[in-house]
Amino acid sequence: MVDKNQELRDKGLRLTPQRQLVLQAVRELGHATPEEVAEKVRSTHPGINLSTVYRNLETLENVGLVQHTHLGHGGATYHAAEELTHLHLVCGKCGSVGDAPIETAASFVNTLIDEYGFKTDVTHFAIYGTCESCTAKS
Amino acid sequence: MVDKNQELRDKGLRLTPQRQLVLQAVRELGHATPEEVAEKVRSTHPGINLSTVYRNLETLENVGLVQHTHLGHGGATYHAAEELTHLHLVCGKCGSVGDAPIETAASFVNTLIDEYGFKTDVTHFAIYGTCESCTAKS
DNA sequence: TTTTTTCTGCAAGTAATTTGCAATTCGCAT
DNA sequence: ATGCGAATTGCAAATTACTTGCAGAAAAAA
Repeated sequence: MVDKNQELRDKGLRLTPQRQLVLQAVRELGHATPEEVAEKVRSTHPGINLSTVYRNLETLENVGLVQHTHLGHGGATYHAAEELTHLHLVCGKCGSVGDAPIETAASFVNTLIDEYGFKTDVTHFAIYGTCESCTAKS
Repeated sequence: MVDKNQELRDKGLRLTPQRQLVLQAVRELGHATPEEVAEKVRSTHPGINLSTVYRNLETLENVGLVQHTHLGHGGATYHAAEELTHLHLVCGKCGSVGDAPIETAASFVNTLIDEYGFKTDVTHFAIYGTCESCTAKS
């Protein structure tokens, strides 16, 4: 447990229960909106304020422990930095978020660099479309 | 001018000056947030209400004349349907939006269908990263 | 024209996120 | 252990971006 403490301390952050809970929630949830993170945290610690969740997500992002993306509509979704090993396949119908390995996009990403000088940020890579089950339904 | 009139009429829409101005603004701007569209429209017709702009963007999207994507942060950005023949390369640094032909992604898109059953919506395809000039600056 | 129906402007309403500030809590230095 | 100063929290109000209800204005149909 000293490890996990150090992880935050090393970044110059204080170790508050709220902070730890937010980070833990993001890690457990995989993908989550601030609202979902708050809900998760509250399932064990009801008193935690929403703005504390927002502030911690921002702080944790600043030190590189989590990141956010804009998948589909309005809300940002957060994930732990370690989790950024896949692409997000966002379904516009049902809102689900599927995963695919980053390598799937490797040659595409290379083409963009070579031909357009554009360096794709794979950690922000969100692909919009329709998932398999929604396609089947229609 | 009868042509442009028909274009809206054929979709079952009324031909109001506001509507025409919104559509024209989207076409001229290429990529734009509702706010930017409103600003453009107001540069020639100051009295137009922001909610009219929002409503028309929605209406025009319903009939397929414009489309929106979520590039980067909060706001949606709209473009004319005719413009949807390229991918959007969104620079996270400077906010610029570059273009690349859709074919660039063709094999990537096919892989996603074949292996994950995920049908990418290329019209919504926004790729996040850093553009050439911002890369050069840093 | 007159009628019908859609559209617009305005004001109020939401939803999501941010901010100001006082009170609390953490971590370092006694 | 204890105290101090800075970081952090909770709360309420503020902001931002967008939506909605409604009455009157303006298209299109009759």
